[in-house]
Amino acid sequence: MNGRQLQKLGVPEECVREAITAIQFAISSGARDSKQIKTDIKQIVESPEAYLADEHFAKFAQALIDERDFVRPAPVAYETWGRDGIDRETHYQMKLACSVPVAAAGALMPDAHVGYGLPIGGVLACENAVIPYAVGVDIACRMKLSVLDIEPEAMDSKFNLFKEALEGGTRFGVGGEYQKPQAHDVMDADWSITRITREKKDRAWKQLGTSGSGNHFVEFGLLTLTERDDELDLDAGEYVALLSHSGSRGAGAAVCSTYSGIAQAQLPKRYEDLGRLAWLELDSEAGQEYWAAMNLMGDYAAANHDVIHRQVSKLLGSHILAGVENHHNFAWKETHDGKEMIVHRKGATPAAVGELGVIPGSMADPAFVVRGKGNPASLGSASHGAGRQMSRTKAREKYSWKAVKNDLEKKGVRVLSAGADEVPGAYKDIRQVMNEQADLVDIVARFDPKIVKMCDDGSKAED
DNA sequence: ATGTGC
Repeated sequence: MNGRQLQKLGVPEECVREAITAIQFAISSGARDSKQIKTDIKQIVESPEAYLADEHFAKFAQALIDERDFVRPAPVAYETWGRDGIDRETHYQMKLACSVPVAAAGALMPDAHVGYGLPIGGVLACENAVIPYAVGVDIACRMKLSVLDIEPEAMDSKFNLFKEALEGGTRFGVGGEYQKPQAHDVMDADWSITRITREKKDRAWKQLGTSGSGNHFVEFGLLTLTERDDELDLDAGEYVALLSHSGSRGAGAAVCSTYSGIAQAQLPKRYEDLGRLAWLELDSEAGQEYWAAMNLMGDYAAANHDVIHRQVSKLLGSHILAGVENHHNFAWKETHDGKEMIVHRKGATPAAVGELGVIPGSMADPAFVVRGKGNPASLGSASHGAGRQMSRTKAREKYSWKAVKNDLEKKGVRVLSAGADEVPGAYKDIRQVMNEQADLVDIVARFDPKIVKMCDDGSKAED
């Protein structure tokens, strides 16, 4: 009897495997006749309790009872920051994420919007499980800010030098890579920990020191501290800083899709609507592999920024005085409420007590260096930016890039290249977002973008 | 956000 025939008799899809095993056992041991088995199955489906002690059908009967009595757990509650700015679809998606059976706690940051699986701006803690799409496609997408030993006035008086440093020290775009790979210790790490990292190593090496497309950028700006910060060892004042936003490029995306694919294939039938929220038990083989690969992608993305800052600051002929960096697409083992959990932050900045991070606005608006307050309700997290208020498609329709570029120049922001979908108007107001998360982070310094480089989508104004 | 396959 095949699976379809069994389902016709009322066997739920989830129990077909147990049914087949039991039937084979019962027939081969001579206890049942293959002609009568249909009647037997019907009876077991009708009253499985009567078969709990049956030599052949006990396991099948138990599976039927488990399936009949299954109740999906209620979603875990989550707190939301900046409630007014977050749409219904985002909440729907967050609730679904919080109903994953391994979910233990969650929070929604004020820049949250719909993403694959978990919303971007979503924080999700799981017990002994990791969800590749709750980390995100761009594993270890992150920020790095370096304070440089050069006078702020030089951004105007030596504009061409800054421009050439950005143009020469960066590379953008999907598939963007260097012909001659850059040197970095991260390429001495063991990339054979998983098949996918082994296969992607050479490509990753060529992509070391590159930025992707979309919202990735490398920019110079003016960093302002209103008071001295001992940890950064910077006095109050104005500094030139280099700020970059990039991640783990093609290698990270391949790790995400590989392990989310494995997780989705293992998803129990009754959870199939969870799709990209598919999880891996951390102590399973695939879970261990993902965890190792994710951490390697973390080191790789950090190295990626290192190379960018090394190249750009060298071309500029300046040195790095201080720095701040943080992942905002990653998962960590942390203890919350006395329990060890896997905390996924997808488009969310870690903000434990005293922890430094960078939260960018848009190319026309400031980024902020922040220090975490360790708010337990956000699982020690904050937003990773201002958040989109307009889709990329809508932004391209609504804004003329030429007009935006002129407007930006009036505000003192020079854009070397960017896409029309990244116009500042497509983003929420970062100052409001910072106000909404005043209980999550303190502001340490403000960074105003001055010379911006992003991926060119071809719609750039030529004049 | 990325890169491949259609």
